[in-house]
Amino acid sequence: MAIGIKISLNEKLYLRDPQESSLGKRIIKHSILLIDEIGFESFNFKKLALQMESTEASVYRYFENKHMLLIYLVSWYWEWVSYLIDINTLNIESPQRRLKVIIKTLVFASKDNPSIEYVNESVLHRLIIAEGTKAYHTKEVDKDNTEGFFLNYKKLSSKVADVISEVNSDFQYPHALASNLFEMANNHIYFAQHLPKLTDVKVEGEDFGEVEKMLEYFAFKLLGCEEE
Amino acid sequence: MAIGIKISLNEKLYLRDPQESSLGKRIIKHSILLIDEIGFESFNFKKLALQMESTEASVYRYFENKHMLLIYLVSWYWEWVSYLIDINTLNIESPQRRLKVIIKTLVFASKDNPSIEYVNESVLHRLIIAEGTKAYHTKEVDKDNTEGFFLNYKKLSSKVADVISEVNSDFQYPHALASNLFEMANNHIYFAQHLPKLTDVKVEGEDFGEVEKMLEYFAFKLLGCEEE
DNA sequence: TTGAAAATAATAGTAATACTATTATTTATA
DNA sequence: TATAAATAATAGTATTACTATTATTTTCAA
Repeated sequence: MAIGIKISLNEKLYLRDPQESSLGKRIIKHSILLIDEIGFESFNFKKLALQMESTEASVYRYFENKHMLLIYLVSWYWEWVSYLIDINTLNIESPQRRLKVIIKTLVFASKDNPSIEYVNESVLHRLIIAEGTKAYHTKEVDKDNTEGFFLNYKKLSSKVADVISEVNSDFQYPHALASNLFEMANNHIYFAQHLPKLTDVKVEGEDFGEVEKMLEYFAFKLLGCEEE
Repeated sequence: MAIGIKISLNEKLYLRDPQESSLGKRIIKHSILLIDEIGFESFNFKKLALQMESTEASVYRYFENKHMLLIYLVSWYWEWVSYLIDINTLNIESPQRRLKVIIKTLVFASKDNPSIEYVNESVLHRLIIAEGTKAYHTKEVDKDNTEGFFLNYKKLSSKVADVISEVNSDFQYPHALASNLFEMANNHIYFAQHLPKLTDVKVEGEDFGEVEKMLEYFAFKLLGCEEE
Protein backbone atom coordinates (compact mmCIF):
# COMPACT_ATOMS: atom_id res chain seq x y z
CA MET A 1 0.00 0.00 0.00
CA ALA A 2 1.72 3.16 -1.12
CA ILE A 3 -0.01 6.12 0.42
CA GLY A 4 0.56 9.50 -1.12
CA ILE A 5 0.96 8.68 -4.79
CA LYS A 6 -0.64 11.41 -6.81
CA ILE A 7 -1.50 10.56 -10.36
CA SER A 8 -0.74 13.56 -12.53
CA LEU A 9 -3.31 14.39 -15.15
CA ASN A 10 -4.14 17.08 -17.68
CA GLU A 11 -5.68 20.03 -15.85
CA LYS A 12 -8.24 20.49 -18.56
CA LEU A 13 -9.92 17.25 -17.50
CA TYR A 14 -11.59 18.87 -14.50
CA LEU A 15 -12.85 22.21 -13.23
CA ARG A 16 -11.32 21.66 -9.78
CA ASP A 17 -8.65 19.08 -9.07
CA PRO A 18 -10.49 16.26 -7.30
CA GLN A 19 -7.27 14.89 -5.85
CA GLU A 20 -6.81 18.12 -3.88
CA SER A 21 -9.82 17.96 -1.59
CA SER A 22 -11.66 15.39 0.40
CA LEU A 23 -14.91 16.03 -1.45
CA GLY A 24 -13.01 15.55 -4.71
CA LYS A 25 -11.63 12.24 -3.53
CA ARG A 26 -15.09 11.14 -2.49
CA ILE A 27 -16.35 12.03 -5.96
CA ILE A 28 -13.70 9.77 -7.50
CA LYS A 29 -14.32 6.98 -5.04
CA HIS A 30 -18.09 6.94 -5.33
CA SER A 31 -18.27 7.55 -9.05
CA ILE A 32 -16.16 4.45 -9.64
CA LEU A 33 -18.40 2.38 -7.41
CA LEU A 34 -21.63 3.77 -8.82
CA ILE A 35 -20.72 3.56 -12.52
CA ASP A 36 -19.59 -0.01 -11.94
CA GLU A 37 -22.86 -0.77 -10.20
CA ILE A 38 -25.42 0.78 -12.54
CA GLY A 39 -23.48 1.37 -15.78
CA PHE A 40 -22.43 4.64 -17.40
CA GLU A 41 -25.72 5.24 -19.21
CA SER A 42 -27.80 5.16 -16.03
CA PHE A 43 -25.21 7.03 -14.00
CA ASN A 44 -25.72 10.73 -13.37
CA PHE A 45 -24.52 13.40 -10.95
CA LYS A 46 -27.78 13.44 -9.02
CA LYS A 47 -27.51 9.75 -8.17
CA LEU A 48 -23.83 10.20 -7.38
CA ALA A 49 -24.56 13.08 -5.03
CA LEU A 50 -27.26 11.07 -3.31
CA GLN A 51 -24.97 8.09 -2.83
CA MET A 52 -22.06 10.14 -1.50
CA GLU A 53 -24.29 12.41 0.56
CA SER A 54 -23.46 15.62 -1.19
CA THR A 55 -25.28 17.67 -3.80
CA GLU A 56 -25.47 17.67 -7.55
CA ALA A 57 -24.25 21.26 -7.73
CA SER A 58 -21.14 20.39 -5.75
CA VAL A 59 -20.20 17.62 -8.15
CA TYR A 60 -20.68 19.98 -11.09
CA ARG A 61 -18.04 22.24 -9.58
CA TYR A 62 -15.47 19.49 -10.11
CA PHE A 63 -16.48 18.08 -13.48
CA GLU A 64 -18.22 19.69 -16.39
CA ASN A 65 -20.35 16.62 -17.03
CA LYS A 66 -20.31 12.87 -16.71
CA HIS A 67 -18.39 12.40 -19.94
CA MET A 68 -15.49 14.46 -18.59
CA LEU A 69 -15.61 12.43 -15.40
CA LEU A 70 -15.34 9.24 -17.47
CA ILE A 71 -12.36 10.63 -19.39
CA TYR A 72 -10.82 11.55 -16.07
CA LEU A 73 -11.25 8.02 -14.68
CA VAL A 74 -9.91 6.44 -17.86
CA SER A 75 -6.89 8.75 -17.83
CA TRP A 76 -6.33 8.04 -14.17
CA TYR A 77 -6.38 4.32 -14.86
CA TRP A 78 -3.90 4.39 -17.72
CA GLU A 79 -1.58 6.71 -15.87
CA TRP A 80 -1.66 4.33 -12.94
CA VAL A 81 -0.95 1.34 -15.21
CA SER A 82 1.91 3.32 -16.72
CA TYR A 83 3.30 3.95 -13.26
CA LEU A 84 3.04 0.24 -12.43
CA ILE A 85 4.80 -0.70 -15.64
CA ASP A 86 7.61 1.71 -14.83
CA ILE A 87 8.25 0.30 -11.39
CA ASN A 88 7.80 -3.30 -12.52
CA THR A 89 10.23 -3.05 -15.45
CA LEU A 90 12.75 -0.77 -13.75
CA ASN A 91 15.59 -3.23 -13.43
CA ILE A 92 14.87 -5.52 -16.31
CA GLU A 93 17.36 -5.48 -19.14
CA SER A 94 15.84 -7.86 -21.65
CA PRO A 95 13.09 -6.27 -23.75
CA GLN A 96 11.38 -9.66 -24.07
CA ARG A 97 11.08 -9.89 -20.32
CA ARG A 98 9.93 -6.30 -20.11
CA LEU A 99 7.20 -7.00 -22.63
CA LYS A 100 6.09 -9.95 -20.56
CA VAL A 101 5.90 -7.79 -17.47
CA ILE A 102 3.90 -5.22 -19.42
CA ILE A 103 1.39 -7.85 -20.47
CA LYS A 104 1.12 -9.15 -16.93
CA THR A 105 0.59 -5.61 -15.65
CA LEU A 106 -2.11 -4.93 -18.24
CA VAL A 107 -4.02 -8.00 -17.27
CA PHE A 108 -3.42 -8.03 -13.53
CA ALA A 109 -3.08 -4.30 -12.87
CA SER A 110 -5.56 -4.38 -10.06
CA LYS A 111 -3.96 -7.20 -8.07
CA ASP A 112 -1.16 -7.02 -5.50
CA ASN A 113 -0.17 -3.48 -6.31
CA PRO A 114 0.26 -0.21 -4.50
CA SER A 115 -3.14 1.20 -3.89
CA ILE A 116 -4.59 4.58 -3.26
CA GLU A 117 -7.14 4.83 -0.49
CA TYR A 118 -9.90 6.55 -2.42
CA VAL A 119 -9.64 4.29 -5.51
CA ASN A 120 -10.72 0.67 -5.58
CA GLU A 121 -8.44 -0.42 -8.41
CA SER A 122 -10.14 -3.71 -8.95
CA VAL A 123 -13.53 -2.06 -9.47
CA LEU A 124 -11.91 0.63 -11.62
CA HIS A 125 -10.40 -2.09 -13.79
CA ARG A 126 -13.83 -3.63 -14.30
CA LEU A 127 -15.21 -0.20 -15.14
CA ILE A 128 -12.49 0.44 -17.73
CA ILE A 129 -13.14 -2.95 -19.29
CA ALA A 130 -16.86 -2.26 -19.58
CA GLU A 131 -16.96 1.47 -20.29
CA GLY A 132 -13.44 2.56 -21.23
CA THR A 133 -13.80 2.87 -24.98
CA LYS A 134 -16.80 5.17 -24.59
CA ALA A 135 -14.32 7.87 -23.60
CA TYR A 136 -13.16 8.25 -27.20
CA HIS A 137 -16.12 6.90 -29.17
CA THR A 138 -17.96 10.19 -29.41
CA LYS A 139 -18.57 12.90 -31.95
CA GLU A 140 -16.18 15.16 -29.99
CA VAL A 141 -13.20 12.79 -30.33
CA ASP A 142 -11.15 15.15 -32.50
CA LYS A 143 -11.78 18.18 -30.32
CA ASP A 144 -11.11 16.16 -27.17
CA ASN A 145 -7.94 14.78 -28.69
CA THR A 146 -6.75 18.29 -29.59
CA GLU A 147 -7.32 19.29 -25.97
CA GLY A 148 -5.02 16.45 -24.92
CA PHE A 149 -7.66 14.39 -23.14
CA PHE A 150 -6.17 11.11 -24.35
CA LEU A 151 -2.51 11.91 -23.74
CA ASN A 152 -2.07 9.35 -20.98
CA TYR A 153 -3.34 6.53 -23.13
CA LYS A 154 -1.29 7.61 -26.11
CA LYS A 155 1.89 8.00 -24.05
CA LEU A 156 1.49 4.58 -22.52
CA SER A 157 0.78 3.05 -25.89
CA SER A 158 3.88 4.64 -27.32
CA LYS A 159 5.97 3.46 -24.37
CA VAL A 160 4.87 -0.09 -25.07
CA ALA A 161 5.48 0.39 -28.78
CA ASP A 162 9.08 1.30 -27.96
CA VAL A 163 9.59 -1.93 -26.07
CA ILE A 164 8.04 -3.84 -28.97
CA SER A 165 10.50 -2.22 -31.33
CA GLU A 166 13.34 -3.15 -29.01
CA VAL A 167 12.24 -6.76 -29.12
CA ASN A 168 12.12 -6.70 -32.91
CA SER A 169 13.21 -3.57 -34.71
CA ASP A 170 11.98 -4.92 -38.05
CA PHE A 171 8.40 -5.26 -36.88
CA GLN A 172 6.30 -2.84 -38.87
CA TYR A 173 3.34 -2.32 -36.57
CA PRO A 174 4.61 -1.51 -33.08
CA HIS A 175 1.92 1.06 -32.27
CA ALA A 176 -0.86 -1.08 -33.60
CA LEU A 177 0.36 -4.10 -31.66
CA ALA A 178 0.65 -2.00 -28.51
CA SER A 179 -2.87 -0.60 -28.71
CA ASN A 180 -4.15 -4.01 -29.74
CA LEU A 181 -2.66 -5.58 -26.62
CA PHE A 182 -4.53 -3.02 -24.51
CA GLU A 183 -7.77 -3.60 -26.34
CA MET A 184 -7.42 -7.37 -26.30
CA ALA A 185 -6.57 -7.46 -22.61
CA ASN A 186 -9.82 -5.72 -21.82
CA ASN A 187 -12.01 -7.20 -24.53
CA HIS A 188 -11.18 -10.81 -23.86
CA ILE A 189 -11.77 -10.53 -20.14
CA TYR A 190 -15.15 -9.01 -21.03
CA PHE A 191 -15.88 -11.63 -23.68
CA ALA A 192 -14.96 -14.49 -21.37
CA GLN A 193 -17.41 -13.10 -18.84
CA HIS A 194 -20.26 -12.05 -21.11
CA LEU A 195 -19.85 -13.30 -24.69
CA PRO A 196 -17.76 -16.44 -24.40
CA LYS A 197 -18.33 -17.44 -28.02
CA LEU A 198 -16.08 -14.56 -29.03
CA THR A 199 -13.00 -15.91 -27.35
CA ASP A 200 -11.16 -19.11 -26.43
CA VAL A 201 -10.07 -18.18 -22.94
CA LYS A 202 -11.83 -18.65 -19.65
CA VAL A 203 -11.59 -16.44 -16.63
CA GLU A 204 -12.50 -17.52 -13.12
CA GLY A 205 -13.22 -14.69 -10.73
CA GLU A 206 -10.19 -12.44 -10.88
CA ASP A 207 -7.88 -15.01 -12.40
CA PHE A 208 -7.08 -13.71 -15.85
CA GLY A 209 -4.15 -16.06 -16.38
CA GLU A 210 -5.43 -17.46 -19.65
CA VAL A 211 -5.79 -13.97 -21.07
CA GLU A 212 -2.20 -13.23 -20.12
CA LYS A 213 -1.04 -16.45 -21.76
CA MET A 214 -2.92 -15.67 -24.95
CA LEU A 215 -1.53 -12.13 -25.17
CA GLU A 216 2.00 -13.46 -24.69
CA TYR A 217 1.42 -15.98 -27.43
CA PHE A 218 0.08 -13.34 -29.83
CA ALA A 219 2.79 -10.81 -29.07
CA PHE A 220 5.77 -13.13 -29.32
CA LYS A 221 4.45 -15.00 -32.30
CA LEU A 222 3.95 -11.75 -34.16
CA LEU A 223 7.40 -10.55 -33.16
CA GLY A 224 8.84 -13.76 -34.47
CA CYS A 225 10.60 -14.78 -31.30
CA GLU A 226 9.66 -17.78 -29.29
CA GLU A 227 9.24 -16.99 -25.63
CA GLU A 228 12.27 -17.28 -23.38
CA MET B 1 -27.14 -3.45 -57.11
CA ALA B 2 -29.12 -6.40 -55.88
CA ILE B 3 -32.66 -5.35 -55.19
CA GLY B 4 -34.78 -7.56 -52.98
CA ILE B 5 -32.24 -8.96 -50.56
CA LYS B 6 -33.83 -9.21 -47.17
CA ILE B 7 -31.50 -9.51 -44.25
CA SER B 8 -32.99 -11.94 -41.76
CA LEU B 9 -32.77 -10.94 -38.15
CA ASN B 10 -34.01 -12.03 -34.74
CA GLU B 11 -37.64 -10.96 -34.38
CA LYS B 12 -37.05 -9.88 -30.82
CA LEU B 13 -34.95 -6.98 -32.04
CA TYR B 14 -37.98 -4.95 -33.06
CA LEU B 15 -41.64 -4.44 -32.24
CA ARG B 16 -42.63 -4.31 -35.91
CA ASP B 17 -40.39 -5.54 -38.70
CA PRO B 18 -39.00 -2.37 -40.28
CA GLN B 19 -38.11 -4.20 -43.49
CA GLU B 20 -41.81 -4.92 -44.07
CA SER B 21 -43.13 -1.39 -44.52
CA SER B 22 -42.05 1.77 -46.18
CA LEU B 23 -42.14 3.71 -42.93
CA GLY B 24 -39.94 1.01 -41.39
CA LYS B 25 -37.45 1.31 -44.24
CA ARG B 26 -37.40 5.06 -43.84
CA ILE B 27 -36.66 4.59 -40.13
CA ILE B 28 -33.64 2.44 -40.99
CA LYS B 29 -32.46 4.78 -43.70
CA HIS B 30 -32.75 7.97 -41.69
CA SER B 31 -31.52 6.56 -38.40
CA ILE B 32 -28.29 5.50 -40.09
CA LEU B 33 -27.83 8.95 -41.58
CA LEU B 34 -28.76 10.79 -38.39
CA ILE B 35 -26.69 8.70 -35.96
CA ASP B 36 -23.73 9.07 -38.28
CA GLU B 37 -24.28 12.80 -38.39
CA ILE B 38 -24.84 13.67 -34.73
CA GLY B 39 -23.57 10.60 -32.85
CA PHE B 40 -25.52 8.03 -30.86
CA GLU B 41 -25.59 10.02 -27.61
CA SER B 42 -27.28 13.04 -29.19
CA PHE B 43 -29.55 10.93 -31.34
CA ASN B 44 -33.15 10.43 -30.25
CA PHE B 45 -36.47 9.41 -31.75
CA LYS B 46 -37.82 12.93 -31.73
CA LYS B 47 -34.98 14.22 -33.90
CA LEU B 48 -35.30 11.16 -36.11
CA ALA B 49 -39.03 11.73 -36.57
CA LEU B 50 -38.42 15.38 -37.39
CA GLN B 51 -35.77 14.52 -39.97
CA MET B 52 -37.84 11.84 -41.67
CA GLU B 53 -41.08 13.80 -41.40
CA SER B 54 -42.95 11.38 -39.23
CA THR B 55 -43.70 11.34 -35.51
CA GLU B 56 -41.93 10.10 -32.43
CA ALA B 57 -44.83 7.81 -31.53
CA SER B 58 -44.63 6.13 -34.94
CA VAL B 59 -40.96 5.32 -34.48
CA TYR B 60 -41.68 3.89 -31.04
CA ARG B 61 -44.04 1.42 -32.66
CA TYR B 62 -41.09 -0.13 -34.48
CA PHE B 63 -38.37 -0.06 -31.84
CA GLU B 64 -38.59 -0.14 -28.07
CA ASN B 65 -35.88 2.48 -27.69
CA LYS B 66 -32.76 3.78 -29.36
CA HIS B 67 -30.59 1.06 -27.86
CA MET B 68 -32.68 -1.63 -29.56
CA LEU B 69 -32.43 0.30 -32.80
CA LEU B 70 -28.63 0.32 -32.47
CA ILE B 71 -28.57 -3.43 -31.84
CA TYR B 72 -30.77 -3.83 -34.88
CA LEU B 73 -28.42 -1.81 -37.09
CA VAL B 74 -25.36 -3.64 -35.78
CA SER B 75 -27.01 -7.01 -36.40
CA TRP B 76 -28.08 -5.90 -39.84
CA TYR B 77 -24.52 -4.90 -40.64
CA TRP B 78 -22.90 -8.15 -39.52
CA GLU B 79 -25.54 -10.22 -41.23
CA TRP B 80 -24.87 -8.30 -44.40
CA VAL B 81 -21.08 -8.80 -44.06
CA SER B 82 -21.76 -12.47 -43.48
CA TYR B 83 -23.78 -12.62 -46.68
CA LEU B 84 -20.98 -10.89 -48.59
CA ILE B 85 -18.41 -13.31 -47.20
CA ASP B 86 -20.56 -16.23 -48.30
CA ILE B 87 -20.90 -15.05 -51.87
CA ASN B 88 -17.28 -13.92 -52.10
CA THR B 89 -15.82 -17.20 -50.82
CA LEU B 90 -18.29 -19.49 -52.52
CA ASN B 91 -15.97 -21.07 -55.06
CA ILE B 92 -12.69 -20.75 -53.24
CA GLU B 93 -11.10 -23.98 -52.14
CA SER B 94 -8.00 -22.83 -50.31
CA PRO B 95 -8.69 -21.73 -46.72
CA GLN B 96 -5.80 -19.26 -46.93
CA ARG B 97 -7.42 -17.54 -49.85
CA ARG B 98 -10.80 -17.63 -48.16
CA LEU B 99 -9.32 -15.94 -45.09
CA LYS B 100 -7.86 -13.26 -47.31
CA VAL B 101 -11.23 -12.65 -48.89
CA ILE B 102 -12.79 -12.46 -45.44
CA ILE B 103 -10.29 -9.81 -44.39
CA LYS B 104 -10.89 -7.85 -47.54
CA THR B 105 -14.64 -8.05 -47.01
CA LEU B 106 -14.33 -6.88 -43.39
CA VAL B 107 -12.35 -3.86 -44.40
CA PHE B 108 -14.03 -2.99 -47.68
CA ALA B 109 -17.55 -4.25 -46.97
CA SER B 110 -19.11 -1.02 -48.09
CA LYS B 111 -17.42 -0.80 -51.47
CA ASP B 112 -18.46 -2.32 -54.78
CA ASN B 113 -21.03 -4.62 -53.30
CA PRO B 114 -24.69 -5.38 -53.77
CA SER B 115 -26.61 -2.65 -52.07
CA ILE B 116 -30.06 -2.26 -50.64
CA GLU B 117 -31.90 0.91 -51.54
CA TYR B 118 -32.79 2.05 -48.04
CA VAL B 119 -29.33 1.41 -46.54
CA ASN B 120 -26.28 3.48 -47.33
CA GLU B 121 -23.72 0.80 -46.56
CA SER B 122 -20.79 3.16 -46.54
CA VAL B 123 -22.39 5.37 -43.91
CA LEU B 124 -23.51 2.30 -41.97
CA HIS B 125 -19.93 1.05 -41.96
CA ARG B 126 -18.77 4.37 -40.49
CA LEU B 127 -21.51 4.14 -37.88
CA ILE B 128 -20.50 0.61 -36.88
CA ILE B 129 -16.88 1.69 -36.58
CA ALA B 130 -17.79 4.60 -34.32
CA GLU B 131 -20.71 3.21 -32.33
CA GLY B 132 -20.80 -0.54 -32.85
CA THR B 133 -19.32 -1.73 -29.58
CA LYS B 134 -21.87 0.28 -27.60
CA ALA B 135 -24.39 -2.38 -28.57
CA TYR B 136 -22.86 -4.84 -26.11
CA HIS B 137 -21.11 -2.56 -23.64
CA THR B 138 -24.09 -2.11 -21.36
CA LYS B 139 -25.33 -3.39 -18.02
CA GLU B 140 -27.91 -5.49 -19.89
CA VAL B 141 -25.35 -7.44 -21.93
CA ASP B 142 -26.12 -10.78 -20.30
CA LYS B 143 -29.87 -10.41 -20.61
CA ASP B 144 -29.52 -9.18 -24.20
CA ASN B 145 -27.23 -12.06 -25.00
CA THR B 146 -29.71 -14.56 -23.56
CA GLU B 147 -32.38 -13.05 -25.79
CA GLY B 148 -30.12 -13.75 -28.77
CA PHE B 149 -29.49 -10.12 -29.70
CA PHE B 150 -25.88 -10.81 -30.68
CA LEU B 151 -26.43 -14.01 -32.60
CA ASN B 152 -25.47 -12.54 -35.96
CA TYR B 153 -22.13 -11.33 -34.68
CA LYS B 154 -21.41 -14.57 -32.88
CA LYS B 155 -22.35 -16.70 -35.89
CA LEU B 156 -20.14 -14.69 -38.20
CA SER B 157 -17.29 -14.81 -35.73
CA SER B 158 -17.61 -18.55 -35.48
CA LYS B 159 -17.76 -18.89 -39.27
CA VAL B 160 -14.43 -17.07 -39.50
CA ALA B 161 -13.01 -19.13 -36.64
CA ASP B 162 -13.77 -22.24 -38.68
CA VAL B 163 -11.79 -20.94 -41.62
CA ILE B 164 -8.93 -20.05 -39.28
CA SER B 165 -8.93 -23.59 -37.96
CA GLU B 166 -8.89 -24.90 -41.52
CA VAL B 167 -5.81 -22.83 -42.23
CA ASN B 168 -4.06 -24.15 -39.14
CA SER B 169 -5.80 -26.77 -37.08
CA ASP B 170 -3.19 -26.49 -34.31
CA PHE B 171 -3.89 -22.84 -33.67
CA GLN B 172 -5.29 -22.52 -30.17
CA TYR B 173 -7.19 -19.26 -30.42
CA PRO B 174 -9.41 -19.34 -33.51
CA HIS B 175 -12.38 -17.53 -31.91
CA ALA B 176 -10.21 -14.90 -30.31
CA LEU B 177 -8.36 -14.27 -33.56
CA ALA B 178 -11.64 -14.05 -35.42
CA SER B 179 -13.19 -11.50 -33.09
CA ASN B 180 -9.89 -9.67 -32.91
CA LEU B 181 -9.84 -9.31 -36.69
CA PHE B 182 -13.29 -7.72 -36.54
CA GLU B 183 -12.31 -5.37 -33.74
CA MET B 184 -9.00 -4.46 -35.34
CA ALA B 185 -10.57 -3.81 -38.71
CA ASN B 186 -12.87 -1.24 -37.15
CA ASN B 187 -10.54 0.14 -34.50
CA HIS B 188 -7.62 0.83 -36.77
CA ILE B 189 -9.72 2.62 -39.35
CA TYR B 190 -11.02 4.74 -36.47
CA PHE B 191 -7.57 5.24 -34.98
CA ALA B 192 -6.05 6.23 -38.33
CA GLN B 193 -8.77 8.85 -38.66
CA HIS B 194 -8.94 10.15 -35.11
CA LEU B 195 -6.11 8.88 -32.91
CA PRO B 196 -3.25 8.17 -35.31
CA LYS B 197 -0.73 7.66 -32.50
CA LEU B 198 -2.50 4.40 -31.70
CA THR B 199 -1.76 2.76 -35.02
CA ASP B 200 0.81 2.55 -37.80
CA VAL B 201 -1.52 2.59 -40.76
CA LYS B 202 -2.89 5.48 -42.72
CA VAL B 203 -6.23 5.69 -44.43
CA GLU B 204 -7.07 8.12 -47.19
CA GLY B 205 -10.75 8.73 -47.70
CA GLU B 206 -12.27 5.30 -48.20
CA ASP B 207 -9.03 3.56 -49.04
CA PHE B 208 -8.42 1.17 -46.18
CA GLY B 209 -5.77 -0.82 -48.03
CA GLU B 210 -3.15 -0.47 -45.33
CA VAL B 211 -5.54 -1.81 -42.73
CA GLU B 212 -6.21 -4.81 -44.93
CA LYS B 213 -2.49 -5.41 -45.36
CA MET B 214 -1.88 -5.21 -41.64
CA LEU B 215 -4.68 -7.64 -40.82
CA GLU B 216 -3.33 -10.09 -43.37
CA TYR B 217 0.10 -9.79 -41.84
CA PHE B 218 -1.22 -10.36 -38.31
CA ALA B 219 -3.45 -13.26 -39.26
CA PHE B 220 -0.96 -15.19 -41.35
CA LYS B 221 1.95 -14.56 -39.05
CA LEU B 222 -0.08 -15.87 -36.11
CA LEU B 223 -1.17 -18.87 -38.13
CA GLY B 224 2.41 -19.58 -38.96
CA CYS B 225 2.00 -19.58 -42.69
CA GLU B 226 3.54 -17.06 -44.96
CA GLU B 227 1.06 -15.62 -47.41
CA GLU B 228 0.61 -17.31 -50.75
C1' DT C 1 -9.65 35.41 17.21
C1' DT C 2 -11.80 37.23 13.93
C1' DG C 3 -13.13 38.43 9.48
C1' DA C 4 -12.83 37.60 4.56
C1' DA C 5 -12.69 34.34 1.10
C1' DA C 6 -13.49 29.91 -0.55
C1' DA C 7 -15.97 25.70 -0.51
C1' DT C 8 -20.01 23.30 0.14
C1' DA C 9 -24.98 22.51 0.89
C1' DA C 10 -29.73 23.48 0.14
C1' DT C 11 -33.10 24.68 -2.81
C1' DA C 12 -35.27 25.90 -6.93
C1' DG C 13 -35.80 26.22 -11.66
C1' DT C 14 -35.43 25.26 -16.93
C1' DA C 15 -35.03 23.02 -21.29
C1' DA C 16 -34.51 18.71 -23.16
C1' DT C 17 -35.11 13.64 -23.07
C1' DA C 18 -37.41 9.30 -23.05
C1' DC C 19 -41.01 7.77 -23.06
C1' DT C 20 -46.86 6.71 -22.82
C1' DA C 21 -51.63 7.68 -23.96
C1' DT C 22 -55.46 9.29 -26.71
C1' DT C 23 -57.73 10.44 -30.59
C1' DA C 24 -58.01 11.63 -35.49
C1' DT C 25 -56.93 10.54 -40.08
C1' DT C 26 -55.20 7.88 -43.83
C1' DT C 27 -54.21 3.54 -46.18
C1' DA C 28 -54.65 -1.30 -47.19
C1' DT C 29 -57.51 -5.31 -47.94
C1' DA C 30 -61.29 -8.56 -47.85
C1' DT D 1 -67.38 -0.26 -49.26
C1' DA D 2 -66.70 -1.60 -44.63
C1' DT D 3 -63.29 -2.72 -41.53
C1' DA D 4 -59.03 -3.07 -39.62
C1' DA D 5 -54.47 -1.60 -39.43
C1' DA D 6 -51.10 1.92 -39.70
C1' DT D 7 -49.82 6.42 -39.10
C1' DA D 8 -50.14 11.25 -37.60
C1' DA D 9 -51.23 14.77 -34.37
C1' DT D 10 -51.31 16.18 -29.95
C1' DA D 11 -50.64 16.15 -25.23
C1' DG D 12 -48.72 14.72 -21.05
C1' DT D 13 -45.28 12.77 -17.38
C1' DA D 14 -41.15 11.59 -15.02
C1' DT D 15 -36.41 12.02 -15.42
C1' DT D 16 -32.13 14.13 -16.96
C1' DA D 17 -28.67 17.51 -17.44
C1' DC D 18 -27.77 21.12 -16.31
C1' DT D 19 -27.69 26.62 -14.13
C1' DA D 20 -28.65 30.01 -10.58
C1' DT D 21 -29.23 31.76 -6.00
C1' DT D 22 -28.68 31.91 -1.39
C1' DA D 23 -27.31 29.96 3.08
C1' DT D 24 -24.00 27.73 5.80
C1' DT D 25 -19.59 25.89 6.93
C1' DT D 26 -14.61 25.66 6.59
C1' DT D 27 -10.10 27.60 5.89
C1' DC D 28 -6.48 30.28 7.00
C1' DA D 29 -4.09 34.84 7.16
C1' DA D 30 -3.72 39.25 9.68
